[in-house]
Amino acid sequence: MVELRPSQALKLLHDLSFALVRDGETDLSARQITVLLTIYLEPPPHTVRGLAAKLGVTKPVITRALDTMGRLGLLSRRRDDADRRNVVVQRTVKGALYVERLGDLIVERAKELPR
Amino acid sequence: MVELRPSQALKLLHDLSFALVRDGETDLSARQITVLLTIYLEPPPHTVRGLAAKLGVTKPVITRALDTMGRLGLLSRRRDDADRRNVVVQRTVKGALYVERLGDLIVERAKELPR
DNA sequence: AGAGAACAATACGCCTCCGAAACGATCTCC
DNA sequence: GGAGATCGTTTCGGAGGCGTATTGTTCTCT
Repeated sequence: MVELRPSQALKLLHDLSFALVRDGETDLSARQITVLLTIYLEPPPHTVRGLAAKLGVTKPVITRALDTMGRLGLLSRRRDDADRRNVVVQRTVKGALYVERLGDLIVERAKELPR
Repeated sequence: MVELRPSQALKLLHDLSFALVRDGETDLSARQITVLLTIYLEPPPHTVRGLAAKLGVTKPVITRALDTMGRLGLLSRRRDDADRRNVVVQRTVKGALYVERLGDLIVERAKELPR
């Protein structure tokens, strides 16, 4: 439970998106960020099918998101040996660092919010 | 000053982007959200030139963002009568409601975060 | 073993966005 | 009044995302 007023919430969102745009190296969409955070916050394993169902989008959306973020090194894919139809999404060091940095960014911005 | 742990911050971002993706009606990019919140949170007047400089992007990016969000009714444009080269961005009722709803969404999600 | 289901990836046509450059309108200043 | 600066928009070629439909591979079940 975190107490937050609407004006603080909006300023926080503004500051965050502003920081992402300014230092804009990665340029991830809302969908991609959701996929990334789901993978790094929720317990594995994560499959394409499961992610698609969880987010309420089609499978190609997940495949493409994994393509893009895989290219950026934020995650990787591996065939499931138990059932070789499945693809298991794996975390990477680079992805973990990116997510960590993102969390710190929000914490910092939250600290500087007016009372 | 709002206290927030990194894990809480990440869960908040996850829940927010998840909600935006699930109810995905508008589908605004990070840049568009930044423009929208700048207009609604910072004191007017807002010009294309000023917004571009503030966000560190080129002017066409602002023009296109205003096109898209104008089409959605989230804001409107008006020629500046004092200097007719300038375009002044104006807030709309629909835009104000959208921003307000966004703030409430974050506050709600923040409330439900684990201690 | 063979038919059908399940899974991820790909093909296709469409749409939006991007940065750089060019453009038209308007103002400034001598 | 006229040259040059300033402002927002448009154009151009290119890149990437979207949803639907299809494909190739692998598993399941009798």
